[in-house]
Amino acid sequence: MVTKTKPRKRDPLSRERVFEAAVQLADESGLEAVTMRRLAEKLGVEAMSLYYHVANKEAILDGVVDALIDEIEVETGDFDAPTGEAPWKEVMRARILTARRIMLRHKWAPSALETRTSISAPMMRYFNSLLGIMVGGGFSYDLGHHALHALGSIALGFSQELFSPAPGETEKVGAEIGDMLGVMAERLPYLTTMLAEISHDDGPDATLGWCDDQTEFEFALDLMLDGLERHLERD
Amino acid sequence: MVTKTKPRKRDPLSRERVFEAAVQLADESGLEAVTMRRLAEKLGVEAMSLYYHVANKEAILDGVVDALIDEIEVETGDFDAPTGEAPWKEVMRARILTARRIMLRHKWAPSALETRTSISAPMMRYFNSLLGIMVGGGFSYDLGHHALHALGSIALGFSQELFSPAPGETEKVGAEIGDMLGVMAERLPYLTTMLAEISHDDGPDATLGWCDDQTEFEFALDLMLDGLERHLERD
DNA sequence: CTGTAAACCGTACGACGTAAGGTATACACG
DNA sequence: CGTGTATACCTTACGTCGTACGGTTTACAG
Repeated sequence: MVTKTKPRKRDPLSRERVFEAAVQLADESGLEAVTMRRLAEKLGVEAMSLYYHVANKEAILDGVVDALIDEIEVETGDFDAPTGEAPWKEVMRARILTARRIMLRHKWAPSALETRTSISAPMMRYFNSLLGIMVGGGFSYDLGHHALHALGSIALGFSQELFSPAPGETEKVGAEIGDMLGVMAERLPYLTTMLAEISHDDGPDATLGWCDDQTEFEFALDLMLDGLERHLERD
Repeated sequence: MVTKTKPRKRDPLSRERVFEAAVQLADESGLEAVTMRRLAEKLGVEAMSLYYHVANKEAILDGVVDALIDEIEVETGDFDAPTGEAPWKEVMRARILTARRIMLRHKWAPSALETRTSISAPMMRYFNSLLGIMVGGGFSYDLGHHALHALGSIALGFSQELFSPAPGETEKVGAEIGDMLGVMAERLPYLTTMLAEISHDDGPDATLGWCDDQTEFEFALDLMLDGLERHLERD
């Protein structure tokens, strides 16, 4: 008797497999490709079957961002591990840059996060860990609170770039700007000069959108962290 | 002869009236209520008639954010006006806080901006003006470039709050947290303590989402501006 | 062989954006 | 007056979306 788990015809899917497939689908084809029908197809199932495992599409997106957080925790190690004696700034920096690495492998992550209207338990654990690092470094809870707000999306590893061309359109925008340069020189003198001076060569390695490369992100991150440090020293 | 503009049966609509109506609709019922059909209804017209004045829905959203920028310019005065001799930090601060005032009257603005994939001419003029202020204050173009990136959405007057409950659900979230407090005390020690200490009383005047009140925004803004000032002094 | 619970499917509805083509109004020119 | 010709608006229809509702298949226990 092979009792218990006699192999089912096709082993049933599960919430986790649905989330996993959704992540894959988004990775391959973008977040807008994650529809119930396409997702079902990818899982060899009909759309309505997904509803047996998941309440609705929102729940899938919730699961997807939780998977994202899990991915971060795999990299950073247990969020609940006690803060060591390393200086808070390095630890924060490292943790956030790790988070960013995960965001960079999932270009859809910012958009997915933006659509969530509530903050899940894994998410809370992540922010709790950040706060823990700060408190461990001498922050008051009040300052920590301000810091979490001020960091905003930076805390999760991406500076929300306001206008990011669709994937593949980056070059088009570059060309556009090239075209405009002459036309707009007198209307937009500062921007024009800036573009000319820095020659804006982040180019195709711009990762989370136009010019949002690692350098820019770290500049912003350090601006925040240094600012917080000064607050810490001052009061 | 009353030549020229003899009154048409119903005077025709225009791009501008479409944008205007879209803004109103979003103000009243949220951005997701802005559909071609509902918008047309509001204008006393059929959905497909809108396409005579506008290429597609994207174009409407583009127009809507441009209207937003216009609203800012009305308040700040001409973006192209020469930078006075006032210190750059005050000027930047004032301009950004003005932008924020406009964002606060249109709660949908952040979401609308996030969906734009390219940066319109009015938008460019706005950023050009910010850059002008900085260059006028002694910034190198390189530093100005970094600054624009680092400011991100702050430059437009909102710190993109990652999780903002749907309008009207703010209290629900508050209650949830109240409920959880006991349960999660040991799992999320830092967050719990923080919530207890600051009693989180931004309450219902949280404007652009959970806790994103004026104080938090200005904290973040000043963190950035002070940081930039230090960069300016240092190199 | 039958019952029951778990897993999955078929059909259908109301929304959405918009392509394709039709209609109504206004004014110019003969 | 009749006839063009823009301009402005409408009708119908298609494909896609999320999902309500109810049915069917499967797995295993008795």
